[in-house]
Parts: sequence; structure tokens; C-alpha cells
Amino acid sequence: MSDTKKIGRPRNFDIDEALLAAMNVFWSKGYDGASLKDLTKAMGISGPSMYAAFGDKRELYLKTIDQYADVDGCAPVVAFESEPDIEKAVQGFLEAVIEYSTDHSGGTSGCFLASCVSTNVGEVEGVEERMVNAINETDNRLAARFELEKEKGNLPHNFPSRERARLMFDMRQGYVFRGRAGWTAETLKADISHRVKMIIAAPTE
Amino acid sequence: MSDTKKIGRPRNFDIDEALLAAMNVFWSKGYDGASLKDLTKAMGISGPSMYAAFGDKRELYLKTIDQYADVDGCAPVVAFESEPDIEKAVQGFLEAVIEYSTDHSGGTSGCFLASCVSTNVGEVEGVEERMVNAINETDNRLAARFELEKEKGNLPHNFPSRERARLMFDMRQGYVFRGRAGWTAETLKADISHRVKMIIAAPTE
DNA sequence: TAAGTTATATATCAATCGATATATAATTAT
DNA sequence: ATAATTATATATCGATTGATATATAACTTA
Repeated sequence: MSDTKKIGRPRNFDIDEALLAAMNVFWSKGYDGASLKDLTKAMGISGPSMYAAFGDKRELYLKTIDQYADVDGCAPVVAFESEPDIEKAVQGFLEAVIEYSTDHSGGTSGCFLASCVSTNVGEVEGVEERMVNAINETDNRLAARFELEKEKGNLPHNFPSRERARLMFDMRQGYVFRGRAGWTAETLKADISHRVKMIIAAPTE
Repeated sequence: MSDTKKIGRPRNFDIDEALLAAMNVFWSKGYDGASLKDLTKAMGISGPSMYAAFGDKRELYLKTIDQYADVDGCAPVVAFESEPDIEKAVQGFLEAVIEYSTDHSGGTSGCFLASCVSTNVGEVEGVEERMVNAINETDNRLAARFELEKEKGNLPHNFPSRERARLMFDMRQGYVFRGRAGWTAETLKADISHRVKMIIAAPTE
């Protein structure tokens, strides 16, 4: 059998596109607010197809959260990691957060984790673990980049990497909350340069 | 008729206590995740009693949001406004936020607005307006206190009140998100003094 | 004591929910 | 051409949902 030949009826939808459509439904309506009807309609498939490909509603939900963590939630961190100049990197991170939480292609706003997924802590198994992992991974990656800059001599040796990483993340939470409430990217970007300076500033003691 | 005499069968539950119980259910399970059964059980009343006193599920929800905005969500702002020393006021605000989002008496965590209510933006009428109002009112009150301190000469005349108010609020969003994810008050408080200094710092240009 | 008013208890409603059963379809292998 | 395998369409399920109908209860007023 060649790589592409597979016995049985071929699936007639794209798994990744369907998952993305499901994520947008969950992001707009929340886990409990999204019905199977909403999901299957957006995904363009029937119920049994959805169950076969993704499992039950909760398993599908967890898969959308994982996808979000790997793509949307990740993009600002990647922007931060990939820009060589640390000041521009910080700015890139904040701008990327603002961009996706105010003008997401799926018509959603804010952050999927902060605005929807956090509702389910303690109620939907698997959610709290993913939230904790997302926070820790983001904190770690942001701090790691600062540590790298310290090693290169671009930041003072007593620069509090983890503290500033957490500060960046918390600023992110403010942006995505305002984004969910309808604030525009322009308004949110107004004080970015000042915030960048605060994040980058050498410690005062 | 005296002040306390009222014809008809007397209500046998306390409106405010019932509303508080309902808020805790919504805060734990979200609007869609909370059933009438959950609500009436926690409130200790029957369905018709709930409808008579509070209206339908959505109206009850909006009342719990308003109550939250007036009490829990308000407490840190009141702490900030009532402390004469501006530095201690900022610290008091951040500590109060951390306290209620990590150890709420109802067993909930995080912020009701950020963790639950934001899920319903665009889905439950009345929600977005309340979120926008809550953000604006908090920004305004925080900024007003800074303006007052400028007038007293305790802060530089070029102190960016609104910008720092927004910064405080956004730091708040980080704290409540981490609180929802299970972080402890102790961990969250670790870098408060540095953050206070950032908030209070004179502008660098 | 009876009427009027308001509250509560219980039963019930139509609709929707998440998930599965069953039948049919589309492919590859033999 | 048939069997095996996998996917999809449609119908159906038991349970739950938000909300209301009906009966009863608890009060004040006349």
C-alpha cells in the first residue's frame, strides 16, 4: 500500500480546518454555550463524523485548547523569541498580543484561554492543567529569552528575568481582557513604548 | 400600615444572601454551565420564587454581575482610594486584588468578570455593557486618585495618571488569571513592591 | 370569618442537549 | 464481483434544560 492509499471510505473534510472552526465556536460561545449543533454546523460535518475524528465534546474542547496554545497563544512568544533586538522583541510581543485579541480572523476577541477556558476550571477535566501549563510555558520562554540577553551582555546581570516575564504576561492579560470588551488595537497600543521601557528597565536596587 | 407590615405571604429567604449564593454558582460554573437546579439549590429557594424575586436566568445573572461590580470588584479600588499614602495605596490595591482572587469565601477564584462573564460577550445581552462599564469605571477611579495626588504635589505634574491606572488594571488581570489557574497569594505577592515602584515612578521623558 | 394579595411547592411543559444506533456510501484488497 | 474497512447521513435515545401552570400556604385587611 502506498503512503496515500488507505482502505475504507475517505474522510471528506480537513481535520485541521474542522478543529479551527470548532475552536472559533468555543472561543465565541464558551464550552457550555456551544452546542453540538453549533459545532457540527461550523465544522461542516455530521455528529458521528465529529465523534469519530475528535472524540466527545470535552475531548474536542481540549484539542482546541491545545491547538490554540500551539498557534494563537504561541505567536506572540514566537515574535518575542525571533526578534534579535530585545527592546523590539518586547514591543513585538505586546503588539502581537494586541493584534490577535482585537482582530482575530474567526471573528472572536480577547484570549481563548482567559475569556472562555478559564470559566471551566474545576468543571471540565483537563482544563486547569492546560491553563497552568500555558502560563508556566509562557513565563519560562519569556524568562529564558531575557536570560539569553543577560548572557550576551545586552541586559544587566541582575536583571530579574522571571519577574519581568511575569510582568509581560500580566500586561498581556490586561490587553486581552480589554480586547474582549471591545477595545481597539489602536487604543491598546497607545502606551506600548512606555511599557516596553518599564519591562526592559534595569532594576533599581 | 406600619413600615414592616405587608400584605401577602412573607418571603422566607433573604434576597441579598440568595443573590450572593447565585453569584458564587455563576462564578464557579459560568452562565451556561450553571443550571436552574444548581442555582435554586444554592439559593435555597424554589424555581417560582427565584423567578418572582430576580426574573429569568439572564436577569439574575446580570444582577449578580452588578453586585460583584459593587462589592468584590470594587474592594481593591476602595482600598486604593482610602489609603492616604499613594505608594501604600497602590500596594493596597494589588494586595486586595490578589486576596480576593486567591481566597474567595465562596470557594471561587480569579475574577468573576474576567474568568466567567467575559465568556458571554456577544452571547448574553447586557454583558458587554457591564464589562465596558467596569473597566472604564475602574480606570477612571484609579486615574482620579493619581490626579488628586498630583494636585497635592505628591506626584510629578507630568505623571501619566491614566496610563498608570491602566497599567494597574492590567496587572490586576494577570493576577486574577493566575489566581483562577490556582496560584497562591504568596506567590503572586512576591514581586509586588517592584511593581508598586514601576507604577509610581516618575515618567522618564 | 372571608377576601385579597403575595409567596412557595410540586408537577409539568416543549425544546434542546450530548451521544449513539442503524443504514448507506465510498473506498481498497482479494 | 465480493468482502472488508472506514466514513457519513439520518433517526433516535434518555436526560436535562429554562420556564410556567396549578394548587396550596401565609400573611393583612375589611
